[in-house]
Amino acid sequence: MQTVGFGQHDHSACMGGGMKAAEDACTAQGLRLTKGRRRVLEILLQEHRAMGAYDILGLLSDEGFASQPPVVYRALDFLVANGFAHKIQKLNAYIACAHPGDSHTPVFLICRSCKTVAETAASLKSTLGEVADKIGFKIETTIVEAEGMCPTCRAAESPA
Amino acid sequence: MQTVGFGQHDHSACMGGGMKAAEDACTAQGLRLTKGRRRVLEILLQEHRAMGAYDILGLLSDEGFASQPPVVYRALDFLVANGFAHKIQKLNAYIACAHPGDSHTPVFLICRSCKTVAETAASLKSTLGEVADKIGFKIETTIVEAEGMCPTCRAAESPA
DNA sequence: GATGACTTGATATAGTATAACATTTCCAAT
DNA sequence: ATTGGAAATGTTATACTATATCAAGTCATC
Ligand SMILES: [Zn+2]
Ligand SMILES: [Zn+2]
Ligand SMILES: [Zn+2]
Ligand SMILES: [Zn+2]
Repeated sequence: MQTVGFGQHDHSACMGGGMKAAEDACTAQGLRLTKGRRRVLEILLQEHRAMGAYDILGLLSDEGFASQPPVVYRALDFLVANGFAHKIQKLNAYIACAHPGDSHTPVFLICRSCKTVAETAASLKSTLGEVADKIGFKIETTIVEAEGMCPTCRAAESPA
Repeated sequence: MQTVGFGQHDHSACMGGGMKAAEDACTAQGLRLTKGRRRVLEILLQEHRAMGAYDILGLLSDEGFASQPPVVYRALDFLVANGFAHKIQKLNAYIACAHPGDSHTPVFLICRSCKTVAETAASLKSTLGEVADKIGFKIETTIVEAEGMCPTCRAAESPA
């Protein structure tokens, strides 16, 4: 019910689940969910939308945190690196993960009009069109960018 | 042979084909491939790699074009809008289309080490992993972002 | 309580992209 | 050939996004 992001969902469950998943993962992996990192994740879960780094920074600053960009970028880097949040490249914006705990390749549906972003699970990429149809989202353009290591660089890295 | 972007290919064919496809498309659709637009496309085809807007602007400027950002961004907007080039969101960079003339959803393989970008045709998204395997590219992360219109905005737009 | 790894504070700067408005060019209709 | 409008370009300024760098503090462990 809350997987899709458009339409109704139990938002408090959303938030609680996101925080708990992050806490558990940090405990399990010895990561430190410090005050600033925690607060940024809370904000992203609460707002439940893609937010620019400077939007978040504004909120932090209002709450007494320091107001320099590194404050928010460091927290975002941590959250993204550990899968608690994702960066929406097309919007230069960040959003809390909607499937915390799962290891997954996120797939986003982005409304070009209202900028609402829905994260869908991507177990089967071939079903992207079907998922969109089902919820009434009309896809106009899709970007797919896979990052990794090319043959040349792999060879250079492992000189066998 | 030249579809993949890693490894050898007939680069002059690459360039000629890209320019011809753009010229034909412009003629057919009444678009104007003006001097600046043409030159930017030539540069992208020639270099055959993802280039930042300011990299391109530097070259243009050396050739006597004006050196203000709008010069290059306007040309890039035109080329991207008409499918002659693509933006690689992950790199904030631009690359000439490797499949000009075809209507297609581009799929990019980006080396995180050398930043080389290969564009593969994406008729079947489910084969992305297979394509990568075949050419020896090791995918580490994938981003998929579909842009379009959400149900709410569609309803607001067509008030039936 | 010293060591070292990690985190935060703080200043500065780099990198990417667009707004706004004046001017010119192009093309077509008169 | 004029003229009128659309499209493209010139130009200045500014907005937005992100990182480099180094100093200082925190935390766990020895
Ligand atoms: Zn996710
Ligand atoms: Zn919308
Ligand atoms: Zn293409
Ligand atoms: Zn490489």
